[in-house]
Amino acid sequence: MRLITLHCDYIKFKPLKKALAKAEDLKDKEQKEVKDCLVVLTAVEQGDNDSILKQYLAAVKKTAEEVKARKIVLYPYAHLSSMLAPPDTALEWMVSAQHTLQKEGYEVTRAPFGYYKEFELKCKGHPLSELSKEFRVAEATPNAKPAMKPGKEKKIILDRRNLKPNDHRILGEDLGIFYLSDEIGPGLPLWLPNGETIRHELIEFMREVEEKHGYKYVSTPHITKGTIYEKTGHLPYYAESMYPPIQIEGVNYYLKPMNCPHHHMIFNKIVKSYRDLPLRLAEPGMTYRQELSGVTYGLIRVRAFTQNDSHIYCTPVQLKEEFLKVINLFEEVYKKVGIKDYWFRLSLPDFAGKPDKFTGDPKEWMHACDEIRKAMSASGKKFTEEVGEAAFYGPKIDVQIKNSQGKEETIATSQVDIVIPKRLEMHYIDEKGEKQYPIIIHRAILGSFERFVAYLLEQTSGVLPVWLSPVQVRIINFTDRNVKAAEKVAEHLRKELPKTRIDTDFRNTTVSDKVRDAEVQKVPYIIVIGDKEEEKGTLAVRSRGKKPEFGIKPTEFIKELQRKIELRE
RNA sequence: GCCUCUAUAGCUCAGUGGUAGAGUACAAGUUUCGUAAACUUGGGGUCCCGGGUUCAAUCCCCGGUAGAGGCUCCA
Repeated sequence: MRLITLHCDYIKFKPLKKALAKAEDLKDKEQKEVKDCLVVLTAVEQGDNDSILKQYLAAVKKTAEEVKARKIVLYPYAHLSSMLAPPDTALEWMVSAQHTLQKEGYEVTRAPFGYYKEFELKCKGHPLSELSKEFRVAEATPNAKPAMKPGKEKKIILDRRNLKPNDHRILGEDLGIFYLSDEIGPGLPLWLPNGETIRHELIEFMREVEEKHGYKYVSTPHITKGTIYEKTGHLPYYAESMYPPIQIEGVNYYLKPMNCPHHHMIFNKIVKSYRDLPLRLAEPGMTYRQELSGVTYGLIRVRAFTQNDSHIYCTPVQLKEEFLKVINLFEEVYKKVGIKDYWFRLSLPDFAGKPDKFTGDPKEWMHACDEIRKAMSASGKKFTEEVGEAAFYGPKIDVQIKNSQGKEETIATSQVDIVIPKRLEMHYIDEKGEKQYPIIIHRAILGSFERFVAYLLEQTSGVLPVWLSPVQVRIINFTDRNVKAAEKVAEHLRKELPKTRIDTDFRNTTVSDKVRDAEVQKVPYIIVIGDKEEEKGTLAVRSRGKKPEFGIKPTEFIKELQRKIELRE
């Protein structure tokens, strides 16, 4: 749909003869005049739908309000488009628009449809008096897929034949971590209760650690106007992996494929001076990327994922130290969560081979690359170098890991950005009172929680540290005689350890069977209550994968468990 | 997105041109056992979806969807 709005002192028009066989019948063919009105020249186009009509009406109303016009003249004007809708449809639309606007309290005149008309108007000529707009239906997908019949949810087949036993897709299924539903869509994982427990523990853990290291937590919306991505320069690089925009009142909004611009706007709001730096903003931010359908894969490549994201804004002098702190943070965190096999990769630009991929001043690139290299040497960590793997806005360190099939992949990243601050006019005032651009470190220690949990499962085969285990203690009765005593033990432990995840298995089956189940589920502590325990008031505790220990005093067990969970051992 | 392979019970899988089975899980009953699988019985399937061939399709053919491996891309 296309339109031109003209704020006029008057318009006069008179139908002369039919231009279309299907022109509407008219009783009154006299000249009409409307004074002080908003004339809306309109062309309805092929494929226009309700959403387009809504946008059209919203735009007309907005303009009418802005110019304070109470009278509106809807004037069909076919010459605006070469892809006109069929006349029947177009007329229907014009009438519908007229009724809607009348209901809203406007005095609406509709010029006859399908006639050659003589007309005369006087446009007021102020800045808002002439506007044009165009509304388009989102591009129809060329190979549109036939709609599935509604019915039973189609299950997603996990073909285990080619997968290793520690593949996170198998563990994810067996341990109740996540689920991919065809009804929800490929690459859109649903976290099951056990998985969400792990994810939540990781988020909490990161927040604790990061706040300890001076990060400030923020929270930002999932959509944003597209203009910001034009400014940052992301659009040309990212358009393909971004979801198509949602149009609201004629403005394009995108699901965010990264959290950066949101954080940068917070920087612009709160940073004034070099004294405010470094500023470290952090957020477990959910992002959306339209990955190719052939590449989505378990929790490792998905279309909606939560980044353990942070942006560190600093001065060029602070860069090396801040970067070093990030590198050290990787080690601190990975040790706690149980990731052992990983290494660093310094990803550099390739100005000779792919100059188009990297933007900005080569001198600043060199400075950034040098500072990172120095930071890496200072850290004492081993790293490889890869030319051409840098981001478009700066060099980066990637944390590399091998998946269950031995293939190298990136789990996390820390990127230096020397380009975006200029594009978004981010600055601070330095010691000399001069405006300076900050350097940004984009870093995600855990990468995304989705991918991280996947690799965590693969590296540990599901044997997680106690603090991350979805079920930490399972209490089993030895015979039916012991159910009540076992319940009491559960109650007691829950009271003493309110944040601990304790469950019970009182099924009518053998102890071995229930122990086996708990072992398969990788429960760290299995407590069996039988006649002996009931009599002595002790616990039979079986630590994951070990032989049971008998005669443990509850107080001892509680103390030990509390320590392990608090210290995240 | 492209190439190859795959889709049968909640899960893991057999099987057949004449509409289906096992193990496990689930439910009921029996059993009351000292640390990785007790016994019996039962319910449970539009054999992924749409079309074609055929007297007849879960099986053969075509198309779609989803998954796996690879390419490419990424956290």
